[in-house]
Amino acid sequence: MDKIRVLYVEDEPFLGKIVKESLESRDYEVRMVRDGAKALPAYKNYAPDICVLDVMLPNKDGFTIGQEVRALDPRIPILFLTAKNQTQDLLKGFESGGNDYIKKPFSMEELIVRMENLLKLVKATRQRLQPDSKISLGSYNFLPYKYELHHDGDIKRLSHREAQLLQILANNRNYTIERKEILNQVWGDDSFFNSRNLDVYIKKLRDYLKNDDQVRIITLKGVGYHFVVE
Amino acid sequence: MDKIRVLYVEDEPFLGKIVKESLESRDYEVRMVRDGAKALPAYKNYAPDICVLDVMLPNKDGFTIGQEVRALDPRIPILFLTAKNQTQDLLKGFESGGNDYIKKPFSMEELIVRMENLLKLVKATRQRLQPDSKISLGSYNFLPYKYELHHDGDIKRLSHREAQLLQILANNRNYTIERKEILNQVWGDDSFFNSRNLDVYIKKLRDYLKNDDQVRIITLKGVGYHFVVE
DNA sequence: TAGATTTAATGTTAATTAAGGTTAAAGCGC
DNA sequence: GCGCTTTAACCTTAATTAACATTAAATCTA
Repeated sequence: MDKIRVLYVEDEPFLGKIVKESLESRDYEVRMVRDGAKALPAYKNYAPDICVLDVMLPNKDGFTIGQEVRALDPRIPILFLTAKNQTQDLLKGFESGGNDYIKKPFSMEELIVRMENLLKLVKATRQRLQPDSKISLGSYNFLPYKYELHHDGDIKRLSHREAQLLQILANNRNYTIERKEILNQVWGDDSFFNSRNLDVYIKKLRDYLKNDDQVRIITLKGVGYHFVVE
Repeated sequence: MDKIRVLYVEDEPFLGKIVKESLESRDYEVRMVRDGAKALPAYKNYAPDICVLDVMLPNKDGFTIGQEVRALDPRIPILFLTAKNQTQDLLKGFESGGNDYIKKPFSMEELIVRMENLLKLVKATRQRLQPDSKISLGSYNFLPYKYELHHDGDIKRLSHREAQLLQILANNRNYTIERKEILNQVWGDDSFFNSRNLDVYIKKLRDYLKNDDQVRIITLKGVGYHFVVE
């Protein structure tokens, strides 16, 4: 079985590092995000099994993130990390339906117990991307879970970023995708540097996909891309 | 705004008639198909905004149709109508990514709510270019989804703006199109600068189209253009 | 009212700016 | 050190802006 994927949103670097490493040492896979505004893109992109959200965050608080995530997925477990002085009332509202909270400071043991409790509830029914899912792109086949691009007996192993980007393009094939949208999903924001980064990865994918001209990434200058698959 | 187009696949004539008429009375446009085997051709031909698929169907079941449709279009909302005794497990797999299901019997209100929920997810970006659509302009062929203009074996790749403009002209061929109308559609407003911009792009299109004088962009000074295709 | 003249609208071409493409080198994390 | 990602520098192309030319409708004038 694959590792459990944890999306961990935490702005305190020191605490964050400790928790992340502790979880990883217990065989969780952890994606940590520091900025509230980057949580949702990271969620969409990372498709975690559980979210662990600090409540006090820059730009967007944990509860808001929790609501947004819940709107996207009615079942995913969400664990809030709250400061001691948080009012009970507020917390109550978040204590059910796949949510839980835990007060800071907490021990790693507490955290693990709560997480496992929440995960138990959904473990039976939850399923991630079908481990045999396959996206057909013209004469190419993309296996997102394996990060592989197959063509004519040939297997190209994609890096994480490459696979992420291709997944987004594939999910939106034959639709217009805004540049901003991609940048937010893959890099968490649409700053200038990330923007150049996207160019680099588009170029790589175009190279990988160049053997079938039924499959093309068309640039809509000033707008985004159009991944045409006939 | 145009009506929402619903592809409705249902083999029970009585239920089908009621649902179709109810939807139509609520201002949806409905194409109903009775045979599972005819669903996919109808999909391709009708280009609906949403699919409502009964699961139990002659010749091809709704889930299979759903998968085939999903393979063609990663975003279109699909709503399955399932019998009461359908197993939960099976349904779960279809509960995400633009899909939903609803158990029979259902009320029209339920149906509408579910449909609107699904549609909300994609509404912002609803326009999809139909792959394989082709507009014949005299001896030219315009393939909007590929941004290509074909003539006599020759392929001219159009930029986004060029394609946008040509699409508008083509959609209104042999009718008068107001300048203001074009400016608003392509540039979002009809300021002076954009106006000169339009001139530039008209000139480009005229150049591209100059090999067939059955195809002409005629200026109606002070009004707009007339795209004549004989 | 024909013909000249003005004027506003559009055409044409070129220059400028901005977006994105390409390539290579520098960081970074196992 | 290796593979991936990011940063950087430079190149190409598309979109916009600008300058000037042309055209046709509107107005003027004899």
